[in-house]
Amino acid sequence: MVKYANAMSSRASHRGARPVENALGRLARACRERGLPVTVQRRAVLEALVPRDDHPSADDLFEAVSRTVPGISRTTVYRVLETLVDLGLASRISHPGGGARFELRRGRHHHLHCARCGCVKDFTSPALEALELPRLAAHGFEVDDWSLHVTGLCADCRGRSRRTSKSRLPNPSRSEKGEKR
Amino acid sequence: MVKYANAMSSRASHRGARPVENALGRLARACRERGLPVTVQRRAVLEALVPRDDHPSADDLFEAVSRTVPGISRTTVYRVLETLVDLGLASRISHPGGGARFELRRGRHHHLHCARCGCVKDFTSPALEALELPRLAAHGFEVDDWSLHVTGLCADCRGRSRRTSKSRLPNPSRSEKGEKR
DNA sequence: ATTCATGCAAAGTGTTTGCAGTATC
DNA sequence: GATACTGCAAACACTTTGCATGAAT
Repeated sequence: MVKYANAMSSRASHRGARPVENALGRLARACRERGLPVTVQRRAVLEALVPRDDHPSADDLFEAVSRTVPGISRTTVYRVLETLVDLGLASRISHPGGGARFELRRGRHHHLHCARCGCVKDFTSPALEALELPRLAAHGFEVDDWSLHVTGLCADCRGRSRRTSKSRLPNPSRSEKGEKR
Repeated sequence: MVKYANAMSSRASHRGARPVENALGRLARACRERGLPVTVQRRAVLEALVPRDDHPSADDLFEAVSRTVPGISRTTVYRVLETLVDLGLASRISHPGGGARFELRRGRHHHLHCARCGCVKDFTSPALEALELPRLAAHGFEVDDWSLHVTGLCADCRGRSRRTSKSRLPNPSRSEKGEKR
């Protein structure tokens, strides 16, 4: 499923090295501007977020970061993530059911949300890029950003059974009783 | 699509009577189809949801419904809401930070999400209605529904101070006080 | 040296689950 | 009368907070 362009060296430490550098550079700059210390934890969380395209939860990131910074606490990951969002380096994305998810802040992109497995995939669209938002000024709203949210079935789930497994409804059986009252 | 002519009586008890009836009718039908009992709680929760356009949380609805069905439990409200979503009568909408929000299922509409106060306003757009989604098939995705999510500042918040009050960042050099909670 | 971040533990939210009793069909 | 729902309490998952210590500038 996840398929990396294999143009770079295949050494794990190289894959995505440039994006990581860029991100860390932006972090350093942002922190300096605000007078915030650049801590190992902040660097590590950001570094863990960069290569991911699966919108990890705070806990996912905690787990990942724990490998680089063994003693890090969950609390810190939460706090760092909030800071990164505040600094504009990351985004907290909506994810109905379960907790918050995060992603590195990139250019405009949209979300495909699978109703079955709950995964979220990104997609971009030059066509949509040109989309002119309706006169939201009429609503008195000051637009900061926007994106498209698409729900449906991801490729994987499309292949699998049609029956949704998470519904708590009983059997939608043919119990079509005749009307009584 | 959902356009109410103001042709009805202005008595409070009448306002929105038709939509409520419609919704209850759909509930009865949906339940009958699935062989589910139409309980007072299900009717009450749906009835409480119909007139609202503020995307109430489960707890908001619990409070509202408690007035009509005094003994109802929070648990039941949660369960009923899930059922309503499963039945296609309501939607659970993403709401980063805080819990899930719900809305009556209507035609396509989009969300204005205020970054300051967290409120969510709906808007519709015939122009967007005609929007052709990019070839998502390329992603193997089967589209069920889609909507636009716009973030920014709502009319109310635009009027107020520019400083965001929820940031946990220290002073961005110049401390601009005057913000409470 | 100052200021802010970190880690820990504990407290908070929001939501789900097991079970006995009960309403609806 | 059978089935599924309701209410209660407890369990759960996720996130935040208070405080003492430790690190970055």
